[in-house]
Amino acid sequence: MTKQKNQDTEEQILDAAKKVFQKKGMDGARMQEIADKAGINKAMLHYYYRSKQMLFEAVFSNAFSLLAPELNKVLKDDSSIEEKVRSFTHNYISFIMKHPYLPNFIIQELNRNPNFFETLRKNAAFPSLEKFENQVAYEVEQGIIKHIDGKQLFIHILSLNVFPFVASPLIKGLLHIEDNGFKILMEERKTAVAEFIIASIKK
Amino acid sequence: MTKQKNQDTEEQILDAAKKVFQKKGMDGARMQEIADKAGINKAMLHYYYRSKQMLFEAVFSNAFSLLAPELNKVLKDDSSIEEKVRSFTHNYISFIMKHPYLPNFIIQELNRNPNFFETLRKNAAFPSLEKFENQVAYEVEQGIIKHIDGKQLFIHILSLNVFPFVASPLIKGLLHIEDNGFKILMEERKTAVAEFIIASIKK
DNA sequence: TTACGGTTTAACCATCTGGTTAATAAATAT
DNA sequence: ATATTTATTAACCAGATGGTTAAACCGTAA
Repeated sequence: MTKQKNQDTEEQILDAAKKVFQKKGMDGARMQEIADKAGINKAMLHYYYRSKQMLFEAVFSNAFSLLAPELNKVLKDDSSIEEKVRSFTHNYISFIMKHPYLPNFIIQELNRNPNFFETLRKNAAFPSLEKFENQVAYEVEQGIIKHIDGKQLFIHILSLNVFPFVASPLIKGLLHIEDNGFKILMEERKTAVAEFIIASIKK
Repeated sequence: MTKQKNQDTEEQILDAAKKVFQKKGMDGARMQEIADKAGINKAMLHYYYRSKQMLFEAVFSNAFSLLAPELNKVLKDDSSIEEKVRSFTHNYISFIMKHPYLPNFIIQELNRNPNFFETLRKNAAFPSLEKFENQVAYEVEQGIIKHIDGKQLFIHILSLNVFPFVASPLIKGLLHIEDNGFKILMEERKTAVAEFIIASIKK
């Protein structure tokens, strides 16, 4: 379809592979479908990426390096916990609304093959929780926020922001809403989630 | 392996199918693997369940009817919102720790084929949010809890309770913990999540 | 123009996989 | 005991799928 000229073929393949892998996962994806979507011959996939596994890993690493910086923003900058919760919630939900398949893709494939994490750890900018945990402990000590474990707070934040997108068909089904209703709810959550968290932890 | 005698063959198949489907999903599961795990001939799978699709649906409906009652407890009984949050959080996390593959299985397969929900709606005891939303509105009005939308509160509760299990490899990886550390965290969450929610909404 | 390298394609291959079948074994009924 | 129905198996099949290959294509340097 979108057939351009020559050596960006490699990129066209990656683009098509992203779409197919992120929607269908490793097991559900078909090399032929990727080739068709890229508008090239299937042999090209192997010419540039050797195997399905390696093409998949290229897509996966790429996806993770897209998400990691979003996480690092919360974990590494110098703003207060409250500010971090607000900015992360807003930015992250905005980000995911643009890439709705990403979180589910990563979670699913990490479930399929948990030791993918080793591959990722080597990858640049792997998120570290240390600073965040220290900061939580500090603000607790200073009486800025209520007593809470940094790890648990981190899980809370991640859950509230990510889960609705991972489970969107379930949410839509249980709440009897369509794509548009879902979008509105998520739009609300950009601030509602932060307010909810802060109301709970602020002294 | 566990080879008993005669007509519970059908159940042996379902047991094996549960294990394989819930761990690997529809696309990743293999009929041969299910047969091997049940210790019977592959043709038996088709003899009792016709096709992979129908065997899968049997497993899927079964899984959902295991989870639905847990949800209905929160949605339908007459206790206060606060009590509901406490009991649901405790019961649900306990329940999932016994069936760790369930939530991810359901979410994943609902993503693969969103109109599975239609099949489920017909199924008994499909959870309805109506009562819960009314109760939230009522308690808000009575000044028992702060102003909050019932739908959003429901998403909060579900997210905080379910997400860690769906994303366990991600959580383990980011927090640098192993199975045991994870288990401890989840044990804590049986009360910590409820406290967190209540601290946020209680007036 | 020709020779050469990388690029692209159609055809092909081996294997895997869901599903079927024909024959056999085991119950059950007569 | 014998007929009949039900359960089980080994062997097989067709189509899908990841991957390979040999030949053609195409830009470019000599």
